[in-house]
Amino acid sequence: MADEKKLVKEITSMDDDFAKWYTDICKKADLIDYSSVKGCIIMRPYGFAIWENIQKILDERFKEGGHENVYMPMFIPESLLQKEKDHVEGFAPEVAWVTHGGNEKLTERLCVRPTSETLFCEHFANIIRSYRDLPKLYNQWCSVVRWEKTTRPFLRSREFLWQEGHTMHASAEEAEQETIRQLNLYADFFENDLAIPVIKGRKTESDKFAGAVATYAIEALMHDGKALQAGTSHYFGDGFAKAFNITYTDKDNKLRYPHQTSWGVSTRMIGAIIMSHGDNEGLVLPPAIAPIQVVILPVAQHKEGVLEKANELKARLAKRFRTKLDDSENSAGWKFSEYEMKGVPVRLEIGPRDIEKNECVLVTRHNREKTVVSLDRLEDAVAEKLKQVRDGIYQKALDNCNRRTYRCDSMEEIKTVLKEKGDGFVKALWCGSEECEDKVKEETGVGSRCIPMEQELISGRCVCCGRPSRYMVLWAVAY
RNA sequence: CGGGGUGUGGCACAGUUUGGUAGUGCGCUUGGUUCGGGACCAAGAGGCCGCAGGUUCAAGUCCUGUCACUCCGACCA
Repeated sequence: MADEKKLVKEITSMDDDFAKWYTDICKKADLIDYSSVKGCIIMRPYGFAIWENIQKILDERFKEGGHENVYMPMFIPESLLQKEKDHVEGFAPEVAWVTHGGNEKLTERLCVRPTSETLFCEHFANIIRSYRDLPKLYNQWCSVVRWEKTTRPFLRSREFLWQEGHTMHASAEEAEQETIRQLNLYADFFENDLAIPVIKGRKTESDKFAGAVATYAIEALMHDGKALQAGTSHYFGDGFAKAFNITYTDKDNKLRYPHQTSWGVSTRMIGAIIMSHGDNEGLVLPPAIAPIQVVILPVAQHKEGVLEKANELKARLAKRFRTKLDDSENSAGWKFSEYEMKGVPVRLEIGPRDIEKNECVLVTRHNREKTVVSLDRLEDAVAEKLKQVRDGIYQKALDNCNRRTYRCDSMEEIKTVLKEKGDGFVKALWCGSEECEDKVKEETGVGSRCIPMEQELISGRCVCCGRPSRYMVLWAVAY
């Protein structure tokens, strides 16, 4: 640290205070601003552009899978919300209510949607009649409101943007397949596009979605060793269908209940990106969703021919990449730091010396590696560099995850390992009882994140009670 | 919801103990010199001190309330 000059003084070092570092990045990289309502953030153009890019990719993939977009109202009458017992109980503590229209008190208060299962169900009951109406594969992009007690930008805000898929199927098998299909879609998106390794798994009974038969999730490990639930996919069975009286006539002329799923990812993903890839210089964005993929920084731009050349390169690159040319009066050094803070994956430096040699300098954000490339093959070189950034940050995140994943056989071991090596994923066996699940959390501080799809330690004894184990569970401190 | 911390030009903060003309640095504007890792000089502009009450001749400062941000817990995507 001694001989390394700290370039970005404004950002708190992640080693000193990870939480402060996180909020510094959110503000300093121009992602958000705070509003005057607690927990409601303003997404600024740069932050919102990340969401738009995420949205675009996912929306295409949903549609490839046969899903259609719809839009449901944002208000849910109290009576409708209450139709499914577990569901209300799960969400009641955090719903916001509308009680007045103008000066008139409403006869029935309206809930601002915390999620839209009930609305979709009410609608499905109206439109599903026959097996020919199935499956229904719907998705909506919207915001939802959950009145959280403590809030953090992207990770937990009171209003947040997300997509919620809601599907209805003739058979349980088909619905279960859909649940897993969408979970896999999320996992692929995280790994390939966001460059974040994830663990796919099923939630324990106590942790599953209110009203679901089974909840699946992808869990990612952040840089500080805490886990983040990054996406969920639920299988509902026919529980909601029964509660909302959704039926269809099957081929054999029998009346049946359809089977249902829902799945969602939210702007929380942006939090995951920040905490997976960011460093002390600022944000590091995966190329797939970076609002600016290449930033062109002219050096000595007052000298003849530099800006002309920079503009020419911009015109060329803009055909293949999201490109920005910064020809502002700020010094080159200032610009270097600025775009590092904003996490732009590839920087292109072009100055008089380069122009003379028909070259430019490409710098990759995650490792600051500089490469001199010929302008003749610029487009390909940039494409290669973007690929290197994606692979580089994925490997970094994977290394962090592996380094922080521990196998433990006893409660004592969990405590010691976490103390000695820091927070992370703990793989330990569990008997399946809620009592043991609670006890592990109480004594060691780590809660169950999921039962991974890939079970590695099959047989053995529960880390808590010593009885024969049923599952290998992934435990961690969570966001 | 419990416990701590913080609200003062755009940003970071000092000033609050002991009430008495609102400050510093950065940024911003204009002009000039610079330009390959956050340049420099000069002259300017910009603040009902989070909000609402109260005490006082006088409140950024004291009192009451309230809102927001932030950190640590419990709950949650």
